[in-house]
Amino acid sequence: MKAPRTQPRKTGRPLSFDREAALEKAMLAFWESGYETTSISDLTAAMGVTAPSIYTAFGDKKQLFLEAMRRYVGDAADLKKAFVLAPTAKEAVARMMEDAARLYTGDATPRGCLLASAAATGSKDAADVRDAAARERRVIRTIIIERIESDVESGLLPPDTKTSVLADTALAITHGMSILARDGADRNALIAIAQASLSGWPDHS
Amino acid sequence: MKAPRTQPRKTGRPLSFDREAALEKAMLAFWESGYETTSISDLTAAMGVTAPSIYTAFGDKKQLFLEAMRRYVGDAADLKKAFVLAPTAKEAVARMMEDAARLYTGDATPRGCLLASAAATGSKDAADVRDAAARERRVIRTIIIERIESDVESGLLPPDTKTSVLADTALAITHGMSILARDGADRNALIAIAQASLSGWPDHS
DNA sequence: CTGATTTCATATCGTTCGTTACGAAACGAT
DNA sequence: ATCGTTTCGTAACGAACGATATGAAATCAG
Repeated sequence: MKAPRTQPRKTGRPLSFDREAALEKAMLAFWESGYETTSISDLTAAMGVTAPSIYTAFGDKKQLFLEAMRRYVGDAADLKKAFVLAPTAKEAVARMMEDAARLYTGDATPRGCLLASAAATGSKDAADVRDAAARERRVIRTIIIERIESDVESGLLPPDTKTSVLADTALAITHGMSILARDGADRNALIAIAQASLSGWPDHS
Repeated sequence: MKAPRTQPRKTGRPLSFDREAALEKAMLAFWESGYETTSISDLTAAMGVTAPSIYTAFGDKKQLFLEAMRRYVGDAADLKKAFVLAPTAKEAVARMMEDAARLYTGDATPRGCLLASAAATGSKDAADVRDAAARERRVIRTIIIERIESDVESGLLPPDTKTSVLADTALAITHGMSILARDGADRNALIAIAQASLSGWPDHS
């Protein structure tokens, strides 16, 4: 498990392929078929790159997946900012769910959520990869909880608000939408679910 | 892919192991690690049965999983009956969710839902197994929708009730609870989510 | 132009995968 | 007791897995 090369070297033969584009294709392959159930052979076909080139550019399969997952989730600071800037916690969650509904039903991407499906299960050999995915999910959960707590402190939400229950319900809906999307639910159905699930929120207006 | 033997033969050497007990162990193994990511070697270890015996008793890996899945979901008629006998659709869904919360956090079983995780993703070779799991999920969905429609027709729910949205929201919550259970959420947290998600339901009382 | 460095394409490596031949062993039937 | 039938344990099958060894090709520094 050698360290992959993230920034280009000054000397030596240059990469013959677009590293970012190849990573994007790898992400889509993992998104479609999962971590363990996407083979190196699948990846070489999807990325248009030979196996040794994958290993020199990304390390090994595990590191490639982790990098693809980081690319999928994006920067957590962006999500954090969106939650802080939203007028209310409820509206922030609503936007997150609607973004998810769109993401899970995109025409150019696999259905559902990479974070919810690609490493949801697997062998013991891949336990660390599942843990990494769980860690990403936990980061999102923390961002949601903190925004809800903020609304409680500022009086936008009642003092007896069950912050973790509210956040976990939003997470459950979002993760559940991933499975429904894989089962064929269309975008409007997912958005309707998101809206319906928010009707139970305490409202400050 | 020979046909497995479901009922014992009158003649020939008898099975040296308990077929039902072995199937139970196989179910637990698939539940824990997923369909494709549970190897025959894993299954022989879990079931205490050699590979050739698995093949003579169950057919092949695919048939073994399908049989294990049928054992996991149980008889759809039982779920149907529970939904019909419940006083309201809302109460039926509440009980389903609380049963799920208990099932997903059992001490003697893996966390989460076999139906939601074991065949949620995978290679193209296993597409038919995922379809079979999706079919089981669809059966549950139909049962929920039919009970909601029944309440609308009998006046227990308002005529403009969005039956499919209500059902899909319940399914999303239940499936989402599976992922949260895998991430370590405890039983009370899941039950709280179930109850919170039902607060948005139109109530007839 | 030479040498150091890095990636290239080709051809594998050893391991594990799902699955099955094979002959011996254990049963019911006659 | 013998036969037909079925499962047994042992051993191994071809295929696919993740990952590399190898030497030629391509770049930069001097």
